[in-house]
Order: sequence, then structure tokens, then C-alpha cells
Amino acid sequence: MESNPNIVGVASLIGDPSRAAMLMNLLGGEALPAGELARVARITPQTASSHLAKMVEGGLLVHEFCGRHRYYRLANAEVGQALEALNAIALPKKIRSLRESDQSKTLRFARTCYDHIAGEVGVALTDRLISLGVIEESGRDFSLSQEGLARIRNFGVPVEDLQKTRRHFARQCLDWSERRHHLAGSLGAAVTGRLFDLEWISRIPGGRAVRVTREGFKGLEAEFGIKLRR
Amino acid sequence: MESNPNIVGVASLIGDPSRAAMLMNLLGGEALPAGELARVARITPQTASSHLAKMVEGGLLVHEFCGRHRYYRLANAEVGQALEALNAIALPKKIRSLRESDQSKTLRFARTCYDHIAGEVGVALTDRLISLGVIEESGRDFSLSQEGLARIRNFGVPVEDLQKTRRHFARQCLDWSERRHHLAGSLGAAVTGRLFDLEWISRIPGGRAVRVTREGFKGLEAEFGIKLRR
DNA sequence: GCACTACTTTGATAAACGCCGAAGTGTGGA
DNA sequence: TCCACACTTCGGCGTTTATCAAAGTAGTGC
Repeated sequence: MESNPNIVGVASLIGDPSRAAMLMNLLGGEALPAGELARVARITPQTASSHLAKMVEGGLLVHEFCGRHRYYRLANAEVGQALEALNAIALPKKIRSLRESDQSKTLRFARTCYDHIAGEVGVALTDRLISLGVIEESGRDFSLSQEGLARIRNFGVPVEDLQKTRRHFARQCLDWSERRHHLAGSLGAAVTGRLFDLEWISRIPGGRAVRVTREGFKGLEAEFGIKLRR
Repeated sequence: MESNPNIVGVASLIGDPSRAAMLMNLLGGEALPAGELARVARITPQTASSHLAKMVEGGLLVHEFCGRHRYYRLANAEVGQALEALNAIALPKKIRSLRESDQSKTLRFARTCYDHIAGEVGVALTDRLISLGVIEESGRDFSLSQEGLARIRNFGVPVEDLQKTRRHFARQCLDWSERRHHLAGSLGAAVTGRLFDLEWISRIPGGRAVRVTREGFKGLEAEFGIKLRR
């Protein structure tokens, strides 16, 4: 009677301490190298490699080659949601304190993902850049239009310098809390850096959460037409 | 720093073939006796008993005594959602027989996901409620509009009572067969309950599949403008 | 070419866990 | 009271699998 999908496979993949540790570290949406994942799971690289291969095989992760590094990331937003759903039922009945719920909201609103901005703000910015014709979805990346280049440079980001680096220029990065993509790569990092320089956003100490300043709300609306609630 | 990696416990519980078979049979939301669960998992009662104890311990199931029988059911709606979410990312398994294919089709068309309706019908209803302006996507929940509240109450669901409960009011639940979201939470459950009361849908014995009655087809079209094939 | 780094493959080991037979507990009916 | 039934607990057996050491592959820089 047991019907279609092979829920057993994915669940047992997630149900191993080392693999779960790696998955939790990938929940930010960024891609991480195998060695880094081995470190966070506290296992040797060869063991990690075996786990990673299984998770790719099982459709949880995808890998990207980049020189002698191998970057792994969650295969899609559904994987992130499944992990979140498991997290929801895993929490021991410990009552979710208001404090914790607040932290979670803050994190969903705006956070750094590696070195670029993610969460509601990150996705809103990315969406707006698309609808303004600055960037355009192009496979796993974004491409920057001619007008877009001018606009971004005008915003204070030295675009030309970025394109020289070996790093991916404008990557799509999975945002699991919004189930959408946001702008990553060297362009995403540079834009985010500019937001910090302008003091439109500032780090909330002790984590990855980010606060949008009063000038930030005004600036984002004036410069890009982004209206944020709150 | 990493928050509760207790996800491992629940995931490894689900990641066993016998336990997964039992859980899938409980996804309909009904309570089943231990013996029946042993049968569907094709294991001896003593093995099943051990599994069931672990799942209760792990917070996936609750048990109710009834004479010399012991009924088990899913602990809460979140468990159902997690199972659906895992289904959504699980690679489809090869279908062996025509019979199995038929069952699968029926399940894809309409089924209960713990206590609310899922499948093609569940998603169609949810979509229609959105386009009618009754509900609106809002983060990982739905929000109910003023007109929506009136409309739902008019449909025979005591909305005000639901909002008092501690449970999530209108949750988005990932639908594995449609790869979309359907309405869950106490509102989803109440609407589904109303559909059962009106006899627009009825359970197909022996599983979580649901049949849409002749009145159901007519009613769903008249009340919401939902046109279902078949 | 050579060393260095990042990662994978192979093979062996040890621990974990699902499984069933046998025996135990508690309920319901004659 | 006795037996049937539903389920659980206990003890052992066997398979699965996570783990690391050692060796292999491939990209990078001198």
C-alpha cells in the first residue's frame, strides 16, 4: 500500500548527526566548500565527502566546481522548507519564548548571507533590480545590463573592478525563508558593502541579523523605489 | 551557536522503512490500533510496538487507550506538515503496478493531510480563495481579509472561534503532489471539516484518499467557481 | 617538474539498530 | 476462574552504516 515517494531515503539522509550539521549550515542559502562542511560537522574530509555524495545522490544538495574547491548548496527551496518543518517538530516542548520568536522575525527580515544581504530585504532589493531592468535572471546567475552597469556605478559601486576578479560576478543565491533568490556573488557583496558604508544597514551584534536604519528606509525608497513594511 | 540539532532525532525516526510506512498510514489524521499499523508495515506486533514507543517518545505520535486496544495517531498538525514537506523533496519511486498507479492518481487528486484537504482539490481551493481575495499569502501564513472573513463565515465556518485557539490560524502547507501550497492550520482544518459535513467530500476507506461527491463538484463550482476535471 | 592543497575512493573496523521468538502484562468475555 | 486477545518487554542475532587511515585524482603556484 505504501505509495509513491521515497520519503525514507531523504529522512534517513537528514537523520544522521554529521549530515544534519552540514545541512543546518547550508540553510543560509550560501554554497560552502566540502572542507568547511567537514569542519562544522567535526568529521574528517573523507567521511564528509561520502556524506556529501549521498546527499547529492538523494537530491538534497547540488555541487558546483570552482577550481580545486567543490561547493555544495541546498538543491532547492523545498529542501530548506522541509528542514524547517522538521525543526518545528524537533523543538522540545520548550515554549518558544517571545525573545526567540522576535529573533527569528528579525532574521527573516534582514540578515547577511556570507557577505551579501538576504531575507525579506535582500529579496525585495533583488526583485526591484530585476523590475528596473538592472539585472536579469540568466541560468544560475544574473546578468547586468548596460543601463544597469551605469546605475550601479552611479550608486557608488566600482563595477569594473569586480568583473576582473575570479569570483562569480552575480550569482543567484537561494533564500529559504522567502523561497526566492537574492543577489549574491561579488556584485551582491559589493552592493551590500555600499549599503553598510552608507549606513543604510548595520549589523546587530551577536549574529547575522541586520538592522535597516532610518536613512536606509528612506534611501532604499528614494534610490530604488523599495517600500519596506516596518 | 547552531540552534537545536535535535532535528536528527525526528528525521532518523522517519527514516526507517517500517516507521515511515506507519506514519504514511496515519497521515490521514485518523487514529489506528497498533496491530493494524504492524500489518501495514509488514512487521510483527512486537517490532511495531518498539517502533511506536520510540515515535511517541520522539513526539511524533500520541497514543490513546481504548479497552485492550491502543490507538496511535500523529501528535499534531506540524508532524503532518513535516511529512508532506519530506514527500515534496523525495525522489519519486518507480510505480510497480497499474493498481498502484490508480491509487496514486486518486491520492494526487484529493487526500487529507492530517486534518485539512490536499492534492489537486486542496490546491485548487486554495488558489481560488486567493484569487477571490478571501486569503492572501503573507510570509509563511495566509492572512484572511475582511470580506474573506464574512465569506468563510457565510460558508458555515465559525471563524471567530478558530482565532482564539493557540494553533496556527492559516498556515501554508507544501503539497508534494502539486509542488504548490495549500491552506492548512485551524482554518484549513475547519473548512475541510465543513466539506465533510456538507458531504461534498468523503473518505475512501483504508487510506487518506478522499472522494469528491457529485454534490461536491456542483457545490465547489457554485460556491467558489472551482471547476474540477473528472 | 615538483610540492602543496582540496577533495574523493577504497578498505577495514566497530557500533548501532531493526528484527523476531519467547515470555510477560492487562483487559474483556464465557 | 479460565481463556482469548491486544499489546509490550526482554534477549539474541544479523545487517547496515558511520567512521578513519591510506592511497588516488586533480587543480594551483613556484
